[in-house]
Amino acid sequence: MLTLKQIRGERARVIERLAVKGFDAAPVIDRVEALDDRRKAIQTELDDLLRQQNAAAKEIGALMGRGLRAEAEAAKQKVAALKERSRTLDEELKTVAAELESTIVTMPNLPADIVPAGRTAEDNVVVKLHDDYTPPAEGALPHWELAAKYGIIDFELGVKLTGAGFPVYKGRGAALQRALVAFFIDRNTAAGYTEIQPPVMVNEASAWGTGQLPDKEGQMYHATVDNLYLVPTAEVPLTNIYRDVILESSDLPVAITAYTPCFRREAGSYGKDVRGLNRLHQFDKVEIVRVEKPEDSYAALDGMVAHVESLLIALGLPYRILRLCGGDMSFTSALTYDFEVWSAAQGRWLEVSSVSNFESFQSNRLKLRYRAADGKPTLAHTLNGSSLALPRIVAALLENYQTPEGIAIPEALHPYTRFDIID
RNA sequence: GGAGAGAUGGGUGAGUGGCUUAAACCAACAGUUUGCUAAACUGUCGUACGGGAUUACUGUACCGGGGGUUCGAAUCCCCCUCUCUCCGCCA
Repeated sequence: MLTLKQIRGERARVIERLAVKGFDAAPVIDRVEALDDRRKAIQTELDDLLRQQNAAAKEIGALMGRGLRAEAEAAKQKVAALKERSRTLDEELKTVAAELESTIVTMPNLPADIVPAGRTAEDNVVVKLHDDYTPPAEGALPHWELAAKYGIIDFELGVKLTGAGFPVYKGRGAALQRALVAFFIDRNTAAGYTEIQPPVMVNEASAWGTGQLPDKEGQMYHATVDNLYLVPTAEVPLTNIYRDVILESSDLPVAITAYTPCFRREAGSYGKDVRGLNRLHQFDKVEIVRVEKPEDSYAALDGMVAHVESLLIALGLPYRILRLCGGDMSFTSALTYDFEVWSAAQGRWLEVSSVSNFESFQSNRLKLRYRAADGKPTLAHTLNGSSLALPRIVAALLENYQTPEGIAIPEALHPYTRFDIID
C-alpha cells in the first residue's frame, strides 16, 4: 500500500502517475485527506481526554492513600463524564482509521517514470529481442506431443492421481526437472543469492503480508482444517521472512533464492492457453528476492534482469524482454520486466519470468524497515523475480531442441542431467 | 490426539491492582581514560500516531491478539492465537 506521506505530500505526482495505470486518483486522494484530517482531530482530542483521566486516576490514588475518601469520590464523578466522551471518540477513531485504511488500499502502486502508457499486453515495450536462433524444421511437434512421444510427462496419469494441471514427470523428464532446479539455484547462489528452503504452506498472516489476501483468496489452495495456504510462489514465504522486521543498514542488501513447488487454482482458465505445460495447478519455480535501500533498488532491478537473462542465454533459448505498460502491470509493482521464450511449435511467446521492483509498496504493508543513516526506521524496497519457472522452460527446451534423434539437452545442463539427449 | 506449562523491550528476566515513568543484567552505540587488544567509568539506548517554532520539548497508545471489571490493569475475569515440555503416533 502507498504511504500517507506519499499520497498527501506528492499529490500531483500521484495523480499523474496513477493515470498511467488507468486509475483516477484525485477523488480518492480527496477522501484520504478528509479522513486523515478527521482522524488527526479525533486523536488530538482523545489524547487530551485520556491525559486528564490519567491525571485524575493518579490523584484519586493519592487521596485514597491519605484517607480522604470524600474527595476521592468527587474526583471519580468527574472522571465518569470524561470517560463517556472518550469512549465515543475512541469508537469514532477506530471507524475513521479503518475507513482510511480501506480507502488507501484501493490505490495501486505508482508506476516508475519509464513505464510506458498503455492498457493491454499489446502496449508492452520490447526492450530486447534475441533472434539469434534457428527456427525448427517444418513439422515441429508441440511439447505435449513430444512429452508423449518420449514418455517423459504423463498428463493423464496426473488426472488420475489428482486432476488436470498436475502432470507426472517420468524418467528423463523427471531428471530434467531436477537438473533445472539445481542449475538455477547454483547460478543464483553464484550470483550472491543465499539459498533458502522455506515451508510450502503459510499461515494467514503471511498470505496477508504479501497481498495474496484478501485480493487473490480464490487463487490459493486453502487447507481449511489448519487454516494454512499452499504457496502460489516462493515469494510469499521468502518475503514474509522480513515481515515486521527492522533491519540494520549493514544487513542490506538482502538477496535470497528458493526453489518451491507452486500451487495455483487458476480458476476460470481455459482453452489453448492451458494446453500441456502452458498453465498448471502445480509447477516448480526458483525465485529470487531482494531487499534494498531505496536509492539502490533500480540498479538492483537492472542486475536481476541481467542475471535472469544470463540463465536464458546459458540454456540457449530464444527470448525477449518486455517492459510492461501501465495497464498490464500488477497492482503492486512500480516497474516490471517480463521474460518470454519462444515456443517454436506453438508459434507464440511464453512468459517464464517476471521481475519487479515494488519500491516501498510491499514493505509498507509488511512493515519491513531498515535503520537509515539518521537512525530512523525507513521503509525498504523489495524486489523479486522468477529465475526461473520450469514448465514453460521445459516446453521451450523440448520444442526448440527437438531433432530426428531426440531432444538434445543444452550443454550447460549436462553436468546436472548427466545425459545429453532424451530419446 | 491426551496432559501440563508458558507468551514482558534486541536478548535474559523481575514485576499478583496505585510506591512502574516496566527493575536489573547482557548486547549495542557515544564519550572519558588507556602503549595495543581489552577493561573500567559515564551517558544513550523501543515502536506507532499526534501536538509543537517541525529545534527543543511534549501527549497518547502498545507487556502474544481481542473484549471485560475498575477512578486506576503487565497484574483480576472471559474468548482466541501461538510456543514449549511430557505421553501417544510417526518419516
